[in-house]
Amino acid sequence: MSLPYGLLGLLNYQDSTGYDLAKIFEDSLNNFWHAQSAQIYRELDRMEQKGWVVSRNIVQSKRPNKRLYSITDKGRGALHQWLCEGALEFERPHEAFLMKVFFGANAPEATLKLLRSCCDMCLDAAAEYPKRIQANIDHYAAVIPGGEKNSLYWQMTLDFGTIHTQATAKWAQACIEKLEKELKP
Amino acid sequence: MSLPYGLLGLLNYQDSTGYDLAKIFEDSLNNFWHAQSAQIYRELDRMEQKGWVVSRNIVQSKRPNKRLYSITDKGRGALHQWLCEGALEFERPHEAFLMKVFFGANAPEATLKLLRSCCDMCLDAAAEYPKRIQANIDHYAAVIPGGEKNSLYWQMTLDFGTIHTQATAKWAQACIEKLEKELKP
DNA sequence: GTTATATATTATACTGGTATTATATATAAC
DNA sequence: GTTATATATAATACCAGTATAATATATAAC
Repeated sequence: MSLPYGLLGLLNYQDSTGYDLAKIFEDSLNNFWHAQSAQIYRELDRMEQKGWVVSRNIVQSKRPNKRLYSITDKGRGALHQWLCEGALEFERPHEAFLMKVFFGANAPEATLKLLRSCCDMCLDAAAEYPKRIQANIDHYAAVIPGGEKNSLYWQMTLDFGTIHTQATAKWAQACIEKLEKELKP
Repeated sequence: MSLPYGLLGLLNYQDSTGYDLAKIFEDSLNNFWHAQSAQIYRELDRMEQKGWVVSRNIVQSKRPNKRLYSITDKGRGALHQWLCEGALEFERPHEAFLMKVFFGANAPEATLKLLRSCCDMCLDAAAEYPKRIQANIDHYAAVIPGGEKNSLYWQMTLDFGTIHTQATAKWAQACIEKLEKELKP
């Protein structure tokens, strides 16, 4: 379970509300770990019960009141331990579209269409995402206290996404060629 | 939800018990979609309620009795519709280790270690997995009725895993070099 | 002789992710 | 003037995935 550590990591940059965290997540971690705002609020509750964060209510006049969370020493300890401990384990891939490819022999034309659309989407994404995400990295590097020294690491996660998207496009292209050869000989 | 379609796809090859399906899953689909046997039995129940499959009890003397499932016409229809319909959607990546990389500035040495271990594991996997999986593909292509015409598609899913594992190794290597440059100047 | 593995299914309980909705107000866009 | 968007949080309910264990027997390995 990485969500609480993601939240700890963000709170370690600066105090934030659940709303703030949901927005930052959307701009950054979301590229490799999705979290709904409802999930974030639920998790913040749990983290406060564990003593990893504390919160205080902030009364506002022109906006709804908000609850500002701060990381505690205990939370910083948990974050550091998580970062330093434990063997690397990969998530099992869960690729719904590979399930369709696997059974593609039942519908070769549909599979070809699927692969073409996969290729197109990946090429688009590989051209667009990095720009947008790079902009986010530069933004947060400037905005967050001590942000500059993080951008090297943020960049790595961006690169990961980019090369995998490119690899998928290349793979789909190769599959398309093989399939086309099979289908009209 | 791809699990029921995965099961339909396998039952479309041949009648099977939940136990059979769990084993075949382990050897094949498992590379991109994991399913526990408990989940498979639960799903088969639901599919029978929907009329996608029918089952009959087979009494055995030297083994526990078993329940053999067969796909119905309705099930074949559902499989075909799933294969042909719908826009391509990628799963959101869920990479716990990228979460650690993202917050790596808090523990640069640990991150370096993580990346090294990532690189090693991927190189090992890229060397070993394809052999084992290729053996499975050849096995099932021979064993399953009409298996030969499927192996092209099965191969594609194997290739997908292989190129992504290689891409990850290459990425990790590049990250390691950047980090080493940063850490001992 | 004992242990591990293979066969075959089922039950239970938990947790994380998702979907949806409700509330309330200020500002910007049309 | 109305609609959409941004701010800010919370409640509810469902479903899928995970962990674990129970049951029962046959064979292979040590």
